[in-house]
Amino acid sequence: MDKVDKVDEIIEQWNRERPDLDVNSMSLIGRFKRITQHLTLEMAKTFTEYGLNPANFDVLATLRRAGPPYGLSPNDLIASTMVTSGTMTNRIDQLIKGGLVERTQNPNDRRSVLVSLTETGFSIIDSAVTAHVATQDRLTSSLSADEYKNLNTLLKKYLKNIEDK
Amino acid sequence: MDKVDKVDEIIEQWNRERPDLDVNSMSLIGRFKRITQHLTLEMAKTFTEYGLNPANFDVLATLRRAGPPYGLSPNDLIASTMVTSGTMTNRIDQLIKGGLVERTQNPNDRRSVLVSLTETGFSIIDSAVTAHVATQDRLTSSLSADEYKNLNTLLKKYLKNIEDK
DNA sequence: ATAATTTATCTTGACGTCAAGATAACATGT
DNA sequence: ACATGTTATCTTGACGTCAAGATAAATTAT
Repeated sequence: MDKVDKVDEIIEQWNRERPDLDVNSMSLIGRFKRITQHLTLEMAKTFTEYGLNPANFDVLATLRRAGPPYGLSPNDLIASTMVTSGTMTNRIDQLIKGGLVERTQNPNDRRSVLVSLTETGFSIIDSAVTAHVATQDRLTSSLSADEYKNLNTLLKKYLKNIEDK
Repeated sequence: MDKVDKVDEIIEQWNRERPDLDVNSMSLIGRFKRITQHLTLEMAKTFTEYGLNPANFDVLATLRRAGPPYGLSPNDLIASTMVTSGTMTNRIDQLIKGGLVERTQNPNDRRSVLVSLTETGFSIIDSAVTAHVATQDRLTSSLSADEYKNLNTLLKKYLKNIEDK
């Protein structure tokens, strides 16, 4: 049998303590959780080097990859980043304090707002993304080309199952 | 070509805006992040039904599966749950307030403490885990048996790579 | 014995997040 | 026109988390 990882240990404990339960699904989901936790922690270190955190990197990157003129409404940003409106307002406020984005009013619909990268914001996110990609390469380098491809195919299918619902 | 998901869209944007970068790794990591985000959100709903949240479910479950006498030190709990000591102290305080665990002193080493399930804590976590497993089954039911097996094997290898470092 | 180091836990302060609701502008039906 | 509903954003308050450091007990070295 394969050598166990932390998740296998947890499964064994449940099988011993709650033999009535079939905790098989826990192995898959537990591994998702732990892997993502490790990845997130490691990527955060790169963000810190550029004075950013996962939250505001997320917003800046979304604006940057949207292309010229590097501006989106809070609602667009909410849809892309899976956070609530209160969280997004806070993120935008913080970024404005740092001079990385600015708010402008939409003259056609005064309810809506345009959040755009400043020149500083643009230059910081451009450097940070370059470093971020290098970190991500490192974090996936333990997988062979085949493993990577197979894993990615399965993840894509699973994600589509979830998001298409 | 396969139909795109949210992550593919993001990759396409980066390829258009930063053709100098090879953002391939982002697809894998991006899918990890989004899948986990969805799973976490959905599982949290089950916890709420039992008056719990992911944080204190985590602690109670760790104590429960440890087996009799359902007690561990804060340090043990920290090692299992990947949080800092401050976070664990706070979690324990909250659970004590709710009457779900209790703190007792270790007579042999007065620095150390034993955190144990109360009877209420035991009975709540036992019900909650049963429901939690049902939720996890539902969240993985879109995968065929083969897909599940292949995915789990790849995840296990990847997690071991990460955690063995 | 005594000092220095290590270990286990807790405290503090700042921050990111969410849920719920407030505010204000636009859209629709009568 | 006017009332009603909807949309876009922001506000508030509570909470979970972390980093850094404080406290106190045990261990090791001298």
